[in-house]
Amino acid sequence: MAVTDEAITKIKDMIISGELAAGDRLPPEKELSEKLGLSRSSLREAVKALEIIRVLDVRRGDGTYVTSLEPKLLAEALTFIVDLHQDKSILEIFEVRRILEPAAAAMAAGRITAEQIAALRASVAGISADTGVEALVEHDLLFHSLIATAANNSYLTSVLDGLNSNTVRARVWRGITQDAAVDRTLTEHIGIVDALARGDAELAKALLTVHISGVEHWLRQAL
Amino acid sequence: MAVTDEAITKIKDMIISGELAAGDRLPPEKELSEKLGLSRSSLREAVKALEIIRVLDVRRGDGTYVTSLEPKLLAEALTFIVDLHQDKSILEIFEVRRILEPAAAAMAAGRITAEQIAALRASVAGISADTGVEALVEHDLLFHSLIATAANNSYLTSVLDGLNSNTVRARVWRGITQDAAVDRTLTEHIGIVDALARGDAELAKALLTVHISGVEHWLRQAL
DNA sequence: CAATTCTATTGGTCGGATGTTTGTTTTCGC
DNA sequence: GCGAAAACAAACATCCGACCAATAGAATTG
Repeated sequence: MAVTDEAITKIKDMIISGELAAGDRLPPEKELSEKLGLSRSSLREAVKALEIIRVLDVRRGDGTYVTSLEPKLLAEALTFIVDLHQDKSILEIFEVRRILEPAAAAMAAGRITAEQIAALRASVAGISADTGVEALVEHDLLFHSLIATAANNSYLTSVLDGLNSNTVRARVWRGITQDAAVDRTLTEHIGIVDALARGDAELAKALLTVHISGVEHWLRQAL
Repeated sequence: MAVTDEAITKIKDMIISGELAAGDRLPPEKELSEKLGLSRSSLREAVKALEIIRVLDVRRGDGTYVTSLEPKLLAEALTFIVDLHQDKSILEIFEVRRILEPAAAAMAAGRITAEQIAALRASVAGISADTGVEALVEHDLLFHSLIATAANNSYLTSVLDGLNSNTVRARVWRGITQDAAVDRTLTEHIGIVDALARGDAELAKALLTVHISGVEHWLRQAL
């Protein structure tokens, strides 16, 4: 194994073992490189790798810290990877979403707060058929993310958020706009909020299955 | 943004735009560093970071290549991250698995091949109540991975595989062994295979929900 | 055809110049 | 003397370029 990979493993182990906890500060590069027995340059490669997957947070002029390691950060790492898998297997990603989102909605139905319902309604209210694609995508991401959040499982939220990518979303909504199907999609969103507001888990689940399947179907044709 | 981060973004964009396709070879470090306008050292940090998340494949003495970018590689990246989140929210991870695995089993029921059924049976046959924990964990991972694979959606498989970590699994199976519950767990596994063999999607789904919930319940007590 | 040499490429190290942040000390105004 | 602003110092990450080692693959040679 390369020196750098060893360093990555060692740092990772230090975190798993508890020697380094969330928020802790790592020794300075020079010191840590000596401790792990490699050069600063190589250590920096290791640190950089851990930084992009949001494990370490490097603050220039200050020091390097272990991030909160909240599942939320997993989403960012996931998105980074999923972004690269564009066009490859969008449909497979949708299939996974079709499993997770309805389940998330069902979970959310029993737990969602009045504030969250209000946020969902506000999200839908802000747009209409003549809204730009960019804003539509933003709304869509927010809408689905709010539901995932209401399910109250941060890993579920992370995986779902991570599986979403602006790139694909943008393409889908461009298509929806061209097909003049924005109204129908929004109506579906409103229906979902209503079901959640009534705490009807079964209906919310079914509506989301229908909603995502619809988009999936459209996408299948488009490809 | 730091130069290294810029480099990461640029390389990423080169892949997304299609300028670099899967399997393609990148220019030599020296050349690429000049093209992107940074030193070789800094570029190497960027490359290392992309290597960790399995986007690039660096072959010493040969060159750097874009990986196949198969979803499978996503699992490795995911596992790396999930490993770090140990003890934090194992239960949340289980909740996600309880959603995905039954769905995967239901999908698998209609598609699973005779060979895959045979592999599942072989996997179960190799163990018994007096098998060591290590072998049990290995079997368990294989068993669940086979089902996910049979669902024939590589993203689903990846996410599921990625969500599994040997660390947690080992702890669970140590507990199962102590509780002398190995037999019961294996019986459940056999029941699942039977349902899949008969193509009974509903039953397979239910059995997996029961199976995972059981482990989840045990884990909840143990914590 | 096989062994050897050559060449291109990544792996790894070092040290130095630079920029940033944080906290401390000093200075200044009142 | 007190408080606020400014200058300063220390700690630290950033970035670079040069250097040699290890390796893989191609070209050469026997």
